[in-house]
Amino acid sequence: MTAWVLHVDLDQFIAAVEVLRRPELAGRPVVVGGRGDPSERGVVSTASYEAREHGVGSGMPLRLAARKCPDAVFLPVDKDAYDAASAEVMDTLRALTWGGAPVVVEVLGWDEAFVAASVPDADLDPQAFADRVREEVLAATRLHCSVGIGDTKLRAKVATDLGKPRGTFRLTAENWFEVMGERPTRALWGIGAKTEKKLAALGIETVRQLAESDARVLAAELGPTMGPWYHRLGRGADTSPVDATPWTPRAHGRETTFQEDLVDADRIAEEVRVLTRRVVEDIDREGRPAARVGLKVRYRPFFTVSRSLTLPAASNDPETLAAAAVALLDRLDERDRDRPVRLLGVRLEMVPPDGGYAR
DNA sequence: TCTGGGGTCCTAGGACCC
DNA sequence: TCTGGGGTCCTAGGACCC
Repeated sequence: MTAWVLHVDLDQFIAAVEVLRRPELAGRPVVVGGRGDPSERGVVSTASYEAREHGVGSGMPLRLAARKCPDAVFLPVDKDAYDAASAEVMDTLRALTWGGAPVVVEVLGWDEAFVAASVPDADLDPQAFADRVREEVLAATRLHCSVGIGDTKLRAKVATDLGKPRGTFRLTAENWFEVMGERPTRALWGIGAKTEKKLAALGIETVRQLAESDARVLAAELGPTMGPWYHRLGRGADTSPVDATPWTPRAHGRETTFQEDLVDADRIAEEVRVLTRRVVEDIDREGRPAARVGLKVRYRPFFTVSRSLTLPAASNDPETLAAAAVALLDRLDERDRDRPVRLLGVRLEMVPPDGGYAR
């Protein structure tokens, strides 16, 4: 008996939400990112399929996107709108039943979730249910999604990409190697550009090679936890259950990229205080004080340093926390002190909900 | 072309304690 | 005089994901 897992992923979610409330944009290239001004520093959050045809993709600088697709409509990121649309989608999923019982829904982000049956599924038809999921989400939210069907969460997640857009795909132990075996390791969930390169240096280029590699070598080269985990990824193996437990944030942070680099020390300290106060508002909503304070400073693209400290006592006092964050500026290396600052970030790690913060 | 902003988890090395 | 070995905590940084 297979325990089926479905992975639901909205198609071009952010762009689709924007088009829904501005129907005149349907069929046009739409790019959502930053403040919606392609002359500013910022990157693309999501591009509509029409914009993707011009080579515009997520993570691309807005300025480059504007060059590639001058006719695109540029819109600012509107977090509240996506929060609301996401809640509608997740409510729709939670209202589904399968095999006569409510489903289990594990939310992964704004636009994706795992869904599983809560009853033994010997006779359940995952394809029919996946079709129903797509219909119900579309009917309730007017948003299209793709659904991956798997016998593990990992396989379901990877399958979704193969079903996009507006489709479904099934990956199980049976067809895993047939479908994935010759694909690059990068196609796996959890292997990015860096790890792909490290694996290639070990002679491991494909999913099949990863699956057939020596787990002890991976452990030695990539770490005692990550090595064996990559080995399991190669086989699509994953025993973790779909878990509906609401997510509890560990930390909150705010960062800002300045349109013009900052050079004045007083101004930098003031921006750190402003960011800290905003994060304090976020952790106040969680109702837990901060245990650690982190500061991130980017001087130029991809030259970033960080400093952090554990507070002598947990605190949610804005002035205490702002002072701690500003004090971290003094711990920066001497040679970095006068560099123009491009980005500042402040992060507050919260005391765990069970209060297990001993110090 | 020139790289956001929100997060999570892992690792390595040092400090410190017994 | 020189220094084991286990354990925990802290810090900085890396990698990844959406």
